[in-house]
Amino acid sequence: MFRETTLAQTLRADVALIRLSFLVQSIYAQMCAKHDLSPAQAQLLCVIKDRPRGMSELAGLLRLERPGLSGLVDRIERRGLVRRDTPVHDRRAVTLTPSPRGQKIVEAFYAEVSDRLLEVIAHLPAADRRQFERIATKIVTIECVPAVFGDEANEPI
Amino acid sequence: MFRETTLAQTLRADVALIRLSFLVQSIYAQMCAKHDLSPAQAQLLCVIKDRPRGMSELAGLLRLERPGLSGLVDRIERRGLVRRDTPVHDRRAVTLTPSPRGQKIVEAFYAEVSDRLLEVIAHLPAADRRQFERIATKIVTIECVPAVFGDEANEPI
DNA sequence: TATTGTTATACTCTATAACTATA
DNA sequence: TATAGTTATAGAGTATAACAATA
Repeated sequence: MFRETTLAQTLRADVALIRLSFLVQSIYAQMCAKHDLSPAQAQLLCVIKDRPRGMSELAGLLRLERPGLSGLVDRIERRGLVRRDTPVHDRRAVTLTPSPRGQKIVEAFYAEVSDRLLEVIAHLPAADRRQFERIATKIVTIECVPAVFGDEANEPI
Repeated sequence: MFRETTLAQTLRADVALIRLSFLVQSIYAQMCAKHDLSPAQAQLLCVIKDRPRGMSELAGLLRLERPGLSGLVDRIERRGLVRRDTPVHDRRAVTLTPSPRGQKIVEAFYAEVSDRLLEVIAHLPAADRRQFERIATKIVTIECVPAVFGDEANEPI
């Protein structure tokens, strides 16, 4: 391989990863602003959009301490986007479910983020897109990244 | 292509991008904590580590409003990690430079983030790593992502 | 007048420590 | 006692609007 010829043109993987992440965060933030959600609120809604979750489980998925999550839920509940429930079999616990309005908002948000991210790779040759999906899936699977975004139906087994 | 056979195993590009970003942010946050930097402070230091920048330029690169940047700089200056200077030719302006201690910290931080990110792809076959670098570089180049991380010497032309 | 940056204000986010209620 | 979650507190981050100084 003639590495010299590409050195100045191809970013090192670490730099590429950071910038890719910066790009995604930037798109995510734009869509949040458009739907009047903070990034934290949007992420919370995305995690509960397909099924309710308990507070501890959510804190783990979102990598938050539980008091921080409590506050986040307070604010988004005050806006009427989620509902706290107490399961009958354990009255210490709380499960979180999107309200009908929250569900509508998160679905619209999710769809637009997806669209915008797919645009990001739309200009690549189809072979590159497939390669990218394959390799990126490998990376996040090996690293056990929690399912903070995605459809239940389209998860790797 | 027999898409059906891989549908359940390969994530869609949008989902993969979000999770990759989540992974990177998570690693970034861990390294920040280790070096006692907030993510915003670390990013600021990374942007000025190779050369001083003006406040407006920084606000643009970091996608912050200027009052937010002023506060960020106040806090990090109070910790003695950066220095504000006024260039003689325009006394309205302010340039930001890491202090010697700030420079040492950001270089250590930068090196560890790089290492950890390179570990993330270290288990992939070499061909996958090269493909990933190539395609990710294309994406961030097409999308004009600002150089928030990287060496001056290793930028695409 | 336009530009650079800061101050004032308000809110969200998030951590640690201490607490309450249930198991 | 251990677990689930909340309250109290404090500080960081960030936005908008109003301001000051310089060009």
